[in-house]
Amino acid sequence: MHDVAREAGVSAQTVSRVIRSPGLVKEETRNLVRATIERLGYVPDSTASDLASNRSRFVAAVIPSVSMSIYEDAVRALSSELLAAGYQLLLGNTEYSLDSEEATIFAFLGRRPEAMVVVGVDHTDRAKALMRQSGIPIIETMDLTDTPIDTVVGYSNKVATATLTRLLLTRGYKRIVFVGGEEDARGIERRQGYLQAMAEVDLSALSLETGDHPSLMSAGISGLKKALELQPRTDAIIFFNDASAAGAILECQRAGIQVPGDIAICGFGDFEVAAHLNPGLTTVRILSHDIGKRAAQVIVDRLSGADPHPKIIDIGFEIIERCSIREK
Amino acid sequence: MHDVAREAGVSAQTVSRVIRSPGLVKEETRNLVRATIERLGYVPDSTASDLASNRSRFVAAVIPSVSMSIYEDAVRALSSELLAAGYQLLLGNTEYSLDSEEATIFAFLGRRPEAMVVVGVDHTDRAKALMRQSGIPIIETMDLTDTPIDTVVGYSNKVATATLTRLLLTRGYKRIVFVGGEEDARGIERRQGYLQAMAEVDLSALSLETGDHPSLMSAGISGLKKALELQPRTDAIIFFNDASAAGAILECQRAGIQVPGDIAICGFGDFEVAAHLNPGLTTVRILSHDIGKRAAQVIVDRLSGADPHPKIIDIGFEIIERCSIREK
DNA sequence: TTGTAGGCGTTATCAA
DNA sequence: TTGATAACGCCTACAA
Repeated sequence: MHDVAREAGVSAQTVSRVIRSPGLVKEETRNLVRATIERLGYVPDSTASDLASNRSRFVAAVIPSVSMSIYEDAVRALSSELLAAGYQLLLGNTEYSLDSEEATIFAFLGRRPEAMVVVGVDHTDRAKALMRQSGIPIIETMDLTDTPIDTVVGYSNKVATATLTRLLLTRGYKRIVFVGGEEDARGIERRQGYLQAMAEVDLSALSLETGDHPSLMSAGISGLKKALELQPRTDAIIFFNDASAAGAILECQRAGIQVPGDIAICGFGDFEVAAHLNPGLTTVRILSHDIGKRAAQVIVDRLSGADPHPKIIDIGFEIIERCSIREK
Repeated sequence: MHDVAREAGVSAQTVSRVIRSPGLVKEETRNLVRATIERLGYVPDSTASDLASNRSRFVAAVIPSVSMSIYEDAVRALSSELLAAGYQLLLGNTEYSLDSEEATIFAFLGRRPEAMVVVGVDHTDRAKALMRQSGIPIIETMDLTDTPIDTVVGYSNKVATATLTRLLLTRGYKRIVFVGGEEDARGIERRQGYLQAMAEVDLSALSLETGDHPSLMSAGISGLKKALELQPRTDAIIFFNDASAAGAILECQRAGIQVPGDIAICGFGDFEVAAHLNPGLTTVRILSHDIGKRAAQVIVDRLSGADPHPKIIDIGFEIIERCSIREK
């Protein structure tokens, strides 16, 4: 910046003003400075700017996996809304490990973000303490809780899966199996929803685990096989998500198992593939885009002083019925 | 930090040392300081640290879309390798626009990253100038060029698609259509590979565009319909990627079109779904994980002074033949 | 409209 | 092994 100032024959402060609040600088000076900036290829140092102004313009987001379809829309909405408000998104992966989440949260807090978005409501004690102490808005997403660290924007995995299960029950399915992972917090919630709905009607439940990667198509295939082996008369399976459900549907095509004639298949998430499968996949649509957008709004409003948002924001979900279960 | 120093009865410098180079501090003092840090919940301010030490420990990565499967493995490998080396990944989306890429690059350079990873070799002139001027290692990925800004780690989209096309030609296919987008630089390269291979054997080519989102399954469906309409005797289609190819295969199932009996279908990328479709999808496997890992190695070595890497690193590709094309 | 002084929280450097 | 001092590059506050 001093180079630019010297070259342009003005003070460093004037250069700073041309960048931050150009309106305060005489047009002539402003143009001269801008030309000099351009000529020298000067890029302002945000690090120094952050320190001096005590504003990082960072919003941190910590998600299990950047690549999961279900987070994709949320990240996109979050990112574009925040970008428009002048914030940069600091994105971190946790690969579905709470310890890794804690480490990422710690590292990110060191960058002094102005707000932080995390996925889920399940965190290590230290991670929770860190977030609480940070004093910045913390938005938990993709799930609900009565006791958010600060604000939660999401839907109930448990209620959603219970609702889906009840739909199957009203269609006369009785031997319904749930196939999911064992570790993922959202998977556990989904399982509980299933168990609850089965318990309500006094049906015996069968819940299978497919190991560490319940969101792979191959997990759907092995889950399907396992279910048919343990309970040959299984008439419906609810999978952890649409990827594993898609794996199962494609496996049924190969094995000559009719869906929904022989067995009903449901997923979770309403991924792109759900509508294109044969038969189309009955699933739970998560309004990821809305969650990301709403989270961004909460942040922007909070940081600008206003705070018209409740602490618990239920975005809801939709049951999307397609042909992978029988009609009424 | 001063709070910690005061509480522990040492100087700020000692606290700093406990964090940066604990070996230099007497064990007794170190433990005291650590306990105090823990008690106060102190999180070091990386912003100030960056400024003082002139090291950001940031590596910036600018990719078209965090959610594209093809980048997922690369980002994961990059991220984990860099994390292990003590760097943080600053991840940015460009949503496939070069202008947006330029803006992101500018903003990221302001954070003074120590290296930068970008996707592709096609950038605006200003983006190139910015990257060149920055003086940091710049790794272009997912494509190849003879004239990288600094270093390129990738594979040739053109050669890969030409190779795939030639495979179809050796199987006797003659009326081969390419279905892709129009804007994406990698899509353009792929199209050129196709056109070249067709020209080599003097066959007339038909290349279709499906608009802005060639990587959606629905683009595959519309591309398939368009191809059959414009050239009813089409015997093979190469799609922009595995998502659009998957859409086409599923549409063929519905329409009663036999694959590969009536038509052969190929994709690009070897996404998870490729192996599970019926029939399995013939495609080009991109070694994304290797690209991410190699990019990270180049960065780590460069930043540690060594530089044993060439400027052009071809990771190659593999043709994965499955049943969506006829056998020899 | 522009310039000057001081400080943001940390680390490098040198001294003790 | 520890501490004091001066940066790092910018912004806030105030002065001219």
